[in-house]
Amino acid sequence: MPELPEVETIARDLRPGLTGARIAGVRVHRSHILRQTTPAAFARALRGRRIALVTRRAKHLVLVLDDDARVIFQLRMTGSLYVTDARRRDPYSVLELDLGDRGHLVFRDVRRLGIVLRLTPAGWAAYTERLGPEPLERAFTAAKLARALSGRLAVKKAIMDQRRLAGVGNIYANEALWLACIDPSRSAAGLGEGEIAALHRSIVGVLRRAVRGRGTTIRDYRTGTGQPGTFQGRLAVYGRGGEPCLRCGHRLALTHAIDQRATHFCPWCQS
DNA sequence: CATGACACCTGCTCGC
DNA sequence: TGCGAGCAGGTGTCAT
Repeated sequence: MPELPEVETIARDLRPGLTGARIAGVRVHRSHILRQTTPAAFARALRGRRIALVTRRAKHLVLVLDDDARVIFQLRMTGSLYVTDARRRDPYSVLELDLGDRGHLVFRDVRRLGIVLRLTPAGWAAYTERLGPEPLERAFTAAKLARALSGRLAVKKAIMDQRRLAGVGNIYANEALWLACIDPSRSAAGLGEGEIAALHRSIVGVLRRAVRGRGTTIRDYRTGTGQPGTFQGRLAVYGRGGEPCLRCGHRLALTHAIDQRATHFCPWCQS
């Protein structure tokens, strides 16, 4: 569920409480969230380490530990993270880090699609290299976006492909394409220079505004402080199929023709 | 290498 | 009210 703005919000919320905290214990409630390691080995590697940095890459939350290992949380569809000192166990908790007097970091995941990884510096280098550029960094220019837009696949698929561009998921892909007046099914390589520039502005703009709004809560997403985001109230197309386009008044369309995912768009002004 | 189908999971909503 | 079908913000794997 969470895309870049949601994970960025969680990272910002958790940063003050987690930075400098010592991991006193690790509880893995659902071992399937680990890949290629056992709960015991994972716990052993983390116990006693201090959290040096709380950051984000693409849609993934990253804890940098004091031994330079990184712990990656992939929230996927329904994952969330929060710190609590409550004794009561969250029924959907899949993993918890005991941070002593700083409380417990809880990874909650109803659908249990999320995963947690521990990466060495070399593992991290390979991991981050597979991901595309960060759209909110200064270095992300229209020229960088142009490089992501090769091939005959639909432009919506291209901007959601994490190897081409990091952090954009279904909601913000729909929003950005509407803002840029581009038909989501257009071929990625077929966009003109002006269209690429408009799409670049739209992606950066909508992600920035969504971060400012602390993310979009449709259903499960919660910020790092457990609250819903506010950006759902400012979506122009996502979830509005059948309603009038805010720009031209024509009826918005909903299709699942692109990669079986809900695509909301205005057939009139996105052509 | 690009592409599409499918798997991974649970819960909610809708139509009958 | 009950029940099955369809749908959901993501990502990795496998066959073609």
